[in-house]
Amino acid sequence: MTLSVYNTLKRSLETFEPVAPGKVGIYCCGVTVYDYCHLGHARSYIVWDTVRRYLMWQGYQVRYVQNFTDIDDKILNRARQEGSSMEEVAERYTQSYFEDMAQLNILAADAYPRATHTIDGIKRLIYELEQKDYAYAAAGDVYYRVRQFPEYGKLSGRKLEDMRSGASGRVEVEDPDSAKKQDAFDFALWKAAKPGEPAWESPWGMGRPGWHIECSAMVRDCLGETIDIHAGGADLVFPHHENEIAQSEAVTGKPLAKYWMHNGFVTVNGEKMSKSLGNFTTIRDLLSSGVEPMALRLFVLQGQYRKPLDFTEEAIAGATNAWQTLKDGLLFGYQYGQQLGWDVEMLSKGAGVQGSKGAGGDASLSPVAKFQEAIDDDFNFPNALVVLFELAKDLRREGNLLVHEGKTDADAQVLWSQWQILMGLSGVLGLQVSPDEAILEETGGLTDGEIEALIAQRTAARKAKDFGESDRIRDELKAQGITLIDAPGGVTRWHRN
RNA sequence: GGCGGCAUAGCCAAGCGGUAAGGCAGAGGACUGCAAAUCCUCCAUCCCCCAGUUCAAAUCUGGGUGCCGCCUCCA
Repeated sequence: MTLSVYNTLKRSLETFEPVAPGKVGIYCCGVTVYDYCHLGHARSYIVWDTVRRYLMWQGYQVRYVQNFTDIDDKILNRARQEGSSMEEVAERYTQSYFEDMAQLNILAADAYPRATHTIDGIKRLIYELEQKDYAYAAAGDVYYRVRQFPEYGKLSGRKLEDMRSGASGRVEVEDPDSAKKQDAFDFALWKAAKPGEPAWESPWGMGRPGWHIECSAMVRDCLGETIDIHAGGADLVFPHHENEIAQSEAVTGKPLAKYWMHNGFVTVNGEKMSKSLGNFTTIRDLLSSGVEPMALRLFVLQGQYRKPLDFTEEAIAGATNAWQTLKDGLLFGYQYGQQLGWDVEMLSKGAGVQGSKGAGGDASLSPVAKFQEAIDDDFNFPNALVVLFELAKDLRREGNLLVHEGKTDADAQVLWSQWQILMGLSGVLGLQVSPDEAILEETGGLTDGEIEALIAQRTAARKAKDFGESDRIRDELKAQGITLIDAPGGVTRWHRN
């Protein structure tokens, strides 16, 4: 089986073949650290984290780099508003980023370059662009000469002429730098220092980098001249990624990235969620409202990564319930393994799922093969989830039979291997459950004996048709987190919730 | 104005020419004193509309309609 990915650059599906066999370099455009992350960020980083996990599972040696933009007007504005410094603001939201992502079970990147730590690389790049006539200095600023790069527009599929007319129905914003630019399309590589703002020395005077140049510099520093996958939100296609290409490729003469991948937006009631529209929900707000992190992760993965994902109360509630189903399957082994006679060795062996090409010799596809087939098709996570649900529902059913009937006819060995596959595949998607959740909560100090005694009382009451007393005892136990199951034959089973 | 994307049940969503996956919600049945839980079963004659190609189309072509995004900071 081969992995095919949608390449924005080619506007089509391509077979994935890394530049160097067995190794994959991924650069993912990170956040500008001036506020808490919202659901749009959550989607983006969940998607790319899952892409990364899948590639790792497939045996690739993956190097994943994601930047922090920590010098920017928005950060400066924020600092000014609250009377602190750019560093302080950036540090705070960088930390909050790490906290939020950890909640969502997103793996740490191999490197987290920051703009302010990449000044040398940035200056070197600008210098080279200037040497090659792709850049020019103007009153302390340095601009990229867009018309010097004939391929400009190849990523976003637009032509300069088409953009010229532009802005119908949109307010023509006065560009304060237009006087310095030789052409309206030129963009800033370096900005002259303004009073009171952080600035670095450079051949063009004190100043700071423009936005796009940092990524070009970081990619070169951390991953080399041509990387395998450059990822980010769809809104970055133009101008950000287009400009990165113009900068990097003008200098190196080589493709900046082999595959350009972009995730679709999160919308709210059909409208794009964004900071500028103010209709965003932060990750921490959502999670503190009681939504489980993995339910959010599942919600994201249930949508094809390139399509819009509409966030609604109903949708997140559905995902929460769906996660409960998956969780029941994932907890199966922890809850019933002992009862099924799984021995310690079986449990500790774990990880029964390797990146195999489907061990099942059957004519029908094995779950693992089916899972791979789905994801190999441009990371079709929604289809891959089908496999997980089928396994989880099956296990949940067996678990329920064990609780309600005290036994199951299924083969313990088979259940074990199903559970292993579910655990393994679920882990590939980063959907993980803590075994702690399987540890049943202590129930208000009631011992098993006390519970049995109450049940005996209730059974007597029921026999005497004293249903008032019978229901009272049931409610009392329920309040303690104990559910009664009246099975046929007058037998009452119970379990702690 | 330019460029691009999407339209499948109440909701999310797969499908890539061969007769509609999966999840959520819902319905019925079994069980029960009543519940809860559980188990079993059901749940799109049809894929925005209209033409066309084809033995065969949700899937291809043409034309509509609607929604969305990018062209300004933005995941």
